[in-house]
Amino acid sequence: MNMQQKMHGNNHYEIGLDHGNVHVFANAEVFQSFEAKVYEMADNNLRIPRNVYMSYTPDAHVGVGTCIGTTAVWSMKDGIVSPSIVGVDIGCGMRVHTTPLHKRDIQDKAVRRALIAAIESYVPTNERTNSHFADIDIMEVVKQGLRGLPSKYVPDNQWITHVEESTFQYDHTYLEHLPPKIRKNARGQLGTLGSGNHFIELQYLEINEASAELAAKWGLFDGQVVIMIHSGSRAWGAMLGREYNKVMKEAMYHWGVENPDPNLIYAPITSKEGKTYLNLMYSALNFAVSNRHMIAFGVRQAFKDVFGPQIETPVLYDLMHNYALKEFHRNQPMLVHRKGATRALPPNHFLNTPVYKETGHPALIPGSMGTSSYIMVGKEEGLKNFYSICHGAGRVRSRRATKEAVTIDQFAQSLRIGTEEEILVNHRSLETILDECPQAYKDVDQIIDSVVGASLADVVARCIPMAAIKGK
DNA sequence: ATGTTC
Repeated sequence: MNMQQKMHGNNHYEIGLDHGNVHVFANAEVFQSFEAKVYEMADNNLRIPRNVYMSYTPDAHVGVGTCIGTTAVWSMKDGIVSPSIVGVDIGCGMRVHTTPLHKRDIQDKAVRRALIAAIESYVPTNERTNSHFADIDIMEVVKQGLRGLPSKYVPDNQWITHVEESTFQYDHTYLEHLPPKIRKNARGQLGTLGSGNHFIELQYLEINEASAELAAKWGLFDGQVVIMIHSGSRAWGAMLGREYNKVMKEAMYHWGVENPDPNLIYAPITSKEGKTYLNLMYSALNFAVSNRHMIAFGVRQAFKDVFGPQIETPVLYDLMHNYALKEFHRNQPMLVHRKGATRALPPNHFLNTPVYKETGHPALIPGSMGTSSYIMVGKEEGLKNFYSICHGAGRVRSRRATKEAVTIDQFAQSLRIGTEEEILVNHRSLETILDECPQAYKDVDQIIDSVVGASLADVVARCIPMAAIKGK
């Protein structure tokens, strides 16, 4: 394959491939670690007609059809929508709640263990345990997002205003196309964590002087305990995505569309299949944001149980990293696919949610287990990448390869088990979550360095884990 | 990612 490398500025490469160009944002070390396969995948994606822009953030790695870490843009007028460039966990994303606590308040392991137990009593982490919120009508949630929740589950208006999107509006008649088993399998799952890389973490913040002013505006302080949540649309999004991959694949066959990768699925936005997928994708985005909301509701109850009913744990922000959003760029509406990429809008950008219009919104970036996560803010220069930054550390090893290469002892050591700085985990044995160990991921500090060096975003706070809750 | 393998 033809590969021509051009440098645009610090940490910004443009790679010319056979069927178009892919932009790469990475420092020299991360850039050199990219395997040939990610460029093969980019080239297959660039065969899709009328692509306006395609890029990789530094956490990019091989995925199904399209790399995780991809931003891909088409015009709404003549563009395409791709379920495989959205990814399997539609609406997967991040949420952070703040607390008034300082890290010393939960340094005592007994306190942290009590918190973990309390959280698990409200948020099921066992894969097949139903949520405690049986009175919530799932159909109202997928139709209206947060506005479909009973008001007793909305503690205050901030839980609606401090999110990337509270309600995606779409044509609900498309829900009639869905196979009934999707409703059946998603029932009882609202407010449950899921497995894989999903987590709830208790972290404390490290804020340096340069970002202290903005951090204070957001209500953040050095040493503060925060709650970070990573989850998605559970069975609703997964089954819907799978179903429409299948439907669209058949349509591609009928249209005679050819692509070397059979897992790369796409259709014109204006086609029946494209319209159907987009409308149903919105239902999954509504499910996902509501799912994180209800997980947070449970965690809030747990904090009240442990620290008393007066404790306040307001939401900082909730945003997604697997979706296709209609956004206005270059004087026209575009469909921006982000598959494992996070929007980071700069101060005063019109796409910001109103409460963060002036400062830009918090961009929430998880690390791997046992390493730091980050709260960032976008910069003007992010325009060159359609305001996309990384979504985390990014895998370097498959789940299977990780289990072969890393021992339980090595994992335990990276969680500093047995020391004062131990990260407490809700698993008796680390064996079941070994594939989530930090050795399975790139070094998140290198990823953040890449993004900052490329002037896409700045660090506002570093979040250091104290306790982690994972699915079982 | 996923009631995981149509």
